[in-house]
Amino acid sequence: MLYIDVIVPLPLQGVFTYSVPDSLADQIDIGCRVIVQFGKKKYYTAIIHRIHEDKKLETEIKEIISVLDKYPIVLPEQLQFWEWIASYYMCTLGEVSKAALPAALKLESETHVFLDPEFESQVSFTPNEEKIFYILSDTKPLRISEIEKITHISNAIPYVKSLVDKGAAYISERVKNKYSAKTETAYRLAKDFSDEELSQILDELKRAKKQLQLLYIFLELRHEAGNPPDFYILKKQLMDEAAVTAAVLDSLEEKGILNSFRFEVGRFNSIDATLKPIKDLTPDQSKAYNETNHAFTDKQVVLLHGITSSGKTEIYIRLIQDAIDRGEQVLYLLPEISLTAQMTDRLKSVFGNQLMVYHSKFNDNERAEIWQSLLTKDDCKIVLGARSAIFLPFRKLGLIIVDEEHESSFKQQDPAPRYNAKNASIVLAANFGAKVLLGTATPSIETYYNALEGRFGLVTLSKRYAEIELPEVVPVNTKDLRRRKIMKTILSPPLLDEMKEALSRKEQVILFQNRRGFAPLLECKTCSWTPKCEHCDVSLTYHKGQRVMICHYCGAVYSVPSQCPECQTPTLDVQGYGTERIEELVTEQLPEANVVRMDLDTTRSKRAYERIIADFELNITNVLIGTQMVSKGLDFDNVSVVGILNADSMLNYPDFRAHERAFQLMTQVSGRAGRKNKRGLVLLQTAHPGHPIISFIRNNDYAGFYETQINERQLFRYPPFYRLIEIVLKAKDESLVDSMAGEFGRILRQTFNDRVLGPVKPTVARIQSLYIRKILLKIENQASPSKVREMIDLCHKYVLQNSKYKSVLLYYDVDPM
DNA sequence: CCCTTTCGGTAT
DNA sequence: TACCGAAAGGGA
Repeated sequence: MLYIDVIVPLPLQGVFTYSVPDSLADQIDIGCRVIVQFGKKKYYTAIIHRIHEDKKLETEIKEIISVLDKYPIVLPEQLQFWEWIASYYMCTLGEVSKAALPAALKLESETHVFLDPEFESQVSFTPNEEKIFYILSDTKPLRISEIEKITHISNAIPYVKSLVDKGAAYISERVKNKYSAKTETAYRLAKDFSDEELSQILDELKRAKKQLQLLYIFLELRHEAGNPPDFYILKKQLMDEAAVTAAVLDSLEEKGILNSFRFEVGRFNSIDATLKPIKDLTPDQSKAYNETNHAFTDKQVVLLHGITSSGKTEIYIRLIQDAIDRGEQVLYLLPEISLTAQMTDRLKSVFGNQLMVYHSKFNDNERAEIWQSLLTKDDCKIVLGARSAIFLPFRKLGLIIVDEEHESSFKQQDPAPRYNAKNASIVLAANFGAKVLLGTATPSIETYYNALEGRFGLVTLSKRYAEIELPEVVPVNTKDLRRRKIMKTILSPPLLDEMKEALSRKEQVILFQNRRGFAPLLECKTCSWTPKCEHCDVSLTYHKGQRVMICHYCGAVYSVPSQCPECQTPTLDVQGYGTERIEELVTEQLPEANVVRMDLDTTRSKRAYERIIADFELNITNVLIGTQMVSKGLDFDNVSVVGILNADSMLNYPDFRAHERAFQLMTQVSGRAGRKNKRGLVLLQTAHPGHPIISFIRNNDYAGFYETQINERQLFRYPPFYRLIEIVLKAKDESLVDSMAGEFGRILRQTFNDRVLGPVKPTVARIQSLYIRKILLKIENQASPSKVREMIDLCHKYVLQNSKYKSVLLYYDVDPM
């Protein structure tokens, strides 16, 4: 008997063994999907992980239901990569599988409920059972969720179950295929008419003008195409050309003149644009390109440290072309979906259809199609994508480019696997013997350290493209201005003046404020009461446009009270500034400005973001207000003034990376300023103009910044000298998390001594009604990760001996950001 | 008795 | 994660 171990896409430890019936034995292969029943009724698709013949389990083993794939859809290199992710990031293979596979490839069964036609009423029903019984049909299946919707019963499962027990209904599980190929309708002649036949048909249509016209156009198009015998034309196109309704087409089809048929089309059959030749490199770029290639001869990873607007992309394009010429595939990773649009245009113009784009905003079918075409076709050479693209089934990966490598969004926060796509891509590349290029203007401390230590190659580009000067960064002392009562809002007079000037010169302005919404706080002027989220320990952000208060942690929406619920006085007032309020303020103060806001709230849809960028590029809008979104890799050539509205909020953040983030963010935002022959101006509003980080930014002094940071990291035992593992515990019962965290901390300390920090109550101590505690482990770099994990696991098991802790949610965040 | 909610265990 | 069974509490 043949057995297989499969990975079920659920957050469960380990693999599960199924038996393979003889009839399916020749179809199975590692990496293929199989349908299995898992649990009492549900069916899932699982991935075959191992094939063997030894049944060593005592428990009953189920048979697999069917094999979905002729060929593996997950390749050996990937399975190896999945295992690394699961073990390094301390999660299960199921969780990795869930994150890796596009949803359309993960099929699940659904429960369908039918009325049993044989049923004869003898037993009595409870009211809820009766309600459900009456809406059931013996032919049309109903899903549980539909039943709940129709009957307004919040949980229908128990009643459906008791109906089944009483013989009134039966259920069946159906696996639904989520992937459907896209089809289009086209028309062709119903048969191969002779010329005489055709003229006779045209004659008969004399009284049906529209139909006649349509047929003429069809024949004309056929003629233009050289009268091929199997000529057809898309319905869309035909209707466009002839300007007729579908009814006209229908009647022609009814008369047996035209024939419609459907055929499958790819979703990405884009028309071949004329490709632009690869640009010549400037001498500096050329030098950097050569250095990169040289560094790759003995280093797997190279850091390309190029200041903003130095033209890193041109170097990437060269390296991509080289890889393609060698017959290899390239993965180009970007930190955020929003950035892919601009980069897609850029790369498409050079590489055309050799490029594919992949990220989570694509719909399921599109993602599945990209997956399949990577498996079966050879025409896709470059994948541009966000972090999840590292899971695609590459076969001949030769180069991974991680652009804006310093970005923390390469790290997935929730749910598991909490992987860092930057670090993981180095491991992935190693599996393929491929190279990794990390590019950024502001390298992360860890990466730069690795480069200085010689583990990574280092290439520096310190000249801006086309001689554009770096902007002048001028701090605005808000403390002083406020004391002298010159500054009343968040927009300081100097900033307003510069904005006015810029607008009068028809130049553009970017304002940066890292807070969305209207105001981060509402407060009662009488009693200082502040609205809080019911489920989280945070105050609510006021969104004026929607007239609501929103919890930015759980997304709960609250209406705004007209008076203070504590003291009943109508003295609620706003405190602080979000992007929405700044937008209002600028519109008030500078009526000539054409303001646009870019934050999470205005870029919900895939299109919205692109429209905002396009309008700004075309000078339709001239003041762009945004959160950190505006800092990322956007290139505009008419921005002369950048305003950083509150530098202090970034510097005061209680995190060992706060200064690093502040430096990166502000340097990146500043990089948006500057035009061809004019130096840009950055006004940096702060109460501490003498802060060292601010002078590093002003002087564009990366080295100095790095020096202070690396010393602090060493002194306080942080990465890159130590590896961090954060243990997060969550529970509804605060005293329970508290005692478990305390216990776990104690046990860990017995093994890890002073490498254990905490447990601590995080700044936001409760999210979505769950109380949170965190324990931090600082492990020496030299320590073996697998040994450490083993030891943590032992401690975990020990603590779990106390069964009251079973309801506490626990997860690990390895290399947290 | 009926309904609803919660909790803990388990899946090959 | 999804499901199940048990338990417990509210309402009539």
